[in-house]
Amino acid sequence: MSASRTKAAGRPRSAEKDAAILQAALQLLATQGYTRMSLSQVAEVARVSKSTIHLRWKTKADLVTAALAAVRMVEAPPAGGNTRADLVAILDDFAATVQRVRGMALIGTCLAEEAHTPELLALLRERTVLPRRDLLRTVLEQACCRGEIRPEGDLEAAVSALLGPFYADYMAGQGGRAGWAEEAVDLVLAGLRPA
Amino acid sequence: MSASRTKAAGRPRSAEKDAAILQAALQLLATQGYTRMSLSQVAEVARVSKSTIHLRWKTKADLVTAALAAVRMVEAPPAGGNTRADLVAILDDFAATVQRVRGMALIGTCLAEEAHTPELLALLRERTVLPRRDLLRTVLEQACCRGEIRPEGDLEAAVSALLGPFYADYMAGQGGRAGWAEEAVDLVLAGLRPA
Amino acid sequence: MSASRTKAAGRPRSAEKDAAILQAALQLLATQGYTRMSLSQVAEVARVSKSTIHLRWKTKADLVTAALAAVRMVEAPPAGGNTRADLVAILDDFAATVQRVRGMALIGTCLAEEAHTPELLALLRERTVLPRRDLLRTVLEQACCRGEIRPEGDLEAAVSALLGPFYADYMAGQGGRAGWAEEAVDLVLAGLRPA
Amino acid sequence: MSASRTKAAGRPRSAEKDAAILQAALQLLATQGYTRMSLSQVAEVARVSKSTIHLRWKTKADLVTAALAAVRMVEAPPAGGNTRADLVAILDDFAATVQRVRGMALIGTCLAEEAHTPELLALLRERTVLPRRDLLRTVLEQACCRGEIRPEGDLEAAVSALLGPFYADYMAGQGGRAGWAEEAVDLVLAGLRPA
DNA sequence: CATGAATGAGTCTTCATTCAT
DNA sequence: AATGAATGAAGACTCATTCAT
Repeated sequence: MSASRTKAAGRPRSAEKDAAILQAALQLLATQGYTRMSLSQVAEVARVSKSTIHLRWKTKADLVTAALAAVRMVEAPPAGGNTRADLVAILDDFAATVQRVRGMALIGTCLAEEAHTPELLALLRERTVLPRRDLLRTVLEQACCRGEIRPEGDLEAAVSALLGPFYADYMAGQGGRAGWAEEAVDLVLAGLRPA
Repeated sequence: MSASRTKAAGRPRSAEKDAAILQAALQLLATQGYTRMSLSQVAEVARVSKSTIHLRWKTKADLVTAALAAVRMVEAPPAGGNTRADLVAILDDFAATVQRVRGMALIGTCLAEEAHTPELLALLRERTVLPRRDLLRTVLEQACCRGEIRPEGDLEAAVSALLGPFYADYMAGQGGRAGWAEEAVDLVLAGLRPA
Repeated sequence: MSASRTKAAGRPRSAEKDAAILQAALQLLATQGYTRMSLSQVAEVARVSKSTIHLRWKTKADLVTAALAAVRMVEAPPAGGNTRADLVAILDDFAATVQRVRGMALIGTCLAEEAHTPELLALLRERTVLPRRDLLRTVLEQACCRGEIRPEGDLEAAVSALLGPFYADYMAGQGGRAGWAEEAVDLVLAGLRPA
Repeated sequence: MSASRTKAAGRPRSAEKDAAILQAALQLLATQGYTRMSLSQVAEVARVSKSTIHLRWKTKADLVTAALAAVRMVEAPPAGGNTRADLVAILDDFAATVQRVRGMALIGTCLAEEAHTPELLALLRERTVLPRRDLLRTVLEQACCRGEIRPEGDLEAAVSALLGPFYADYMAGQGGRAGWAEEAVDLVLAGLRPA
């Protein structure tokens, strides 16, 4: 009885190909959008045959879903106990990540496909949006405990006020406006300052 | 040059068809997205033949561009001189419009196609985003004049702080959160309250 | 108002292409069978693009159905009033037709597809099998009236006895056995001879 | 030649798998037809991997051929010495067998593939059609010896007259017409009654 | 031996676009 | 002007077969 008791029969599936396919899919999803992205392109970019993709994921939607599910939140910026600095760090990291992975195009695809393939937006939320919001909320809760801000009924509005300007700026064509994070944080902290 | 003659020869193009096509295109753009929307669908919805579309716009991109260009901001909510109420009215109208025309899907399509057809996002900005921001900025400037808020270098950040929560909420899956407009306005006004 | 009141707008559909496609489909159906036959082949044989086929028939099954529906019974051999000669003539014509159009392969395809696409066998029956049986039954009924054969409850069994040997011979590998028609007719007439 | 050694080296091939594969192939051949039947399906039904099939038969055609070759005539109904009863018994058994194994679909497949893979029809003939005809012919010969029917040149026509109505009925959509066997036998015996 | 991975060819179908009427 | 026919390119997906474990 070797250690490989559960070893699967036959040739094992190549982990490199798994990764290459998912990465290619994610990249093409951001650059082409869901509908325009073709499995041929994915196969070509991943240096793999189309059938190899179909062997792993039954349909295009399955593949894209898997690619989005594989997206992992980058590790949270370390919290230092300084409310303002911590919030700014999280927001800056957010902006940097979005830019790095062509995030707005990816978001756009998920929004555009919401009626047709709602899983996409759902996954994006679960994997990237909500975890980031959790980080921000945690910092705010601590600030609350320390009496730095007024205890509000819930902090959702504050979180949206922190992240929102990023989207609004992008829509206005002012994508990477310098100092946006600081301004957003200052506005929220000022608005919530204890009486 | 006969092209400059006041009256074109032959049968004039039907204006009704122009409108029907553009409207159908816009609707399908929102419900299907750019790539998924087909000219056959547009033709069917507009009760027109595919060739009639091509007669007016050379390519699919041209048609979609024209459809977006035809989008007009709905009339602004009347300003009443009460800063808080005016801002809330504008934001509520914004949210209502987005919901009515499946705006987030339309925005998603334009974001998704940004790399391929940047005109789409540019037009959306010009026709809908910037006009709305102008309304908000005007109200803020008046409030500034009346000394209700601190004069900032520019008010862009404030405008983004007003609109942003809408986007952030949508991304978080809290699309129509009640009272979002009031909360955003109050936060901004509190943050900008004169010392 | 011209005579062409109901003239369809636009370019008229080419009747030659209609015919070429249907004929190609029928030929390939007989030589390749339903599943093996591809629309590419049909397009190639008919000297037409694949899309031209899809313009007329939505799916492969639709095309094949139309092709089978277009099969027309060859005109009946003239009845001369001589029962034996008339029956033999019909059977000989039957055998000749089957051979000419690779009928057994066509029949085979319809039988093989019965579970999947029952319309095929149904059409084959309606267009070729049943009309031929009607001819035979009519001749038998006249013979009955003239007292040449015993009046049976119904003549279906007799008709099957006339046609059956053809199929049985084919299955035995004795496809075109000479004199099969005469033998079958003689057997039936002898079996039904009035007491 | 080591190939002629009584015992092959290495693990022997599983006989159960052989049987399971052939049976699955035969079943799917009848239900799906040759072209539609896929090796994946066979593998799945036989609870075996695709490669295990290819290990035994090089191609799909080989497998199907082997499956048909494995078909054995079920044992003949016991002959009791009564010509009419014996013939009817054979025909009834024939009809029952065809129905049990979806025989007409199988026959259809072999007919449809005749141009492409003539071995199929050849095997079907050799294994099922001709043995059955032999049974019938033997009974007829004995009847001949006993003087119950006229001695004909050969009895092939009579055999086809016995089996034929079954096929003809099926083609007419009267598949299992009650009493067909008796009627066919009576007709033939009447037609061949000694003068 | 037996298995699962990997692949290239091929399937039906859809689409944006150009032609003929 | 307006329509419907015609088409080439491309898309997702399936399959028989060969390879590596």
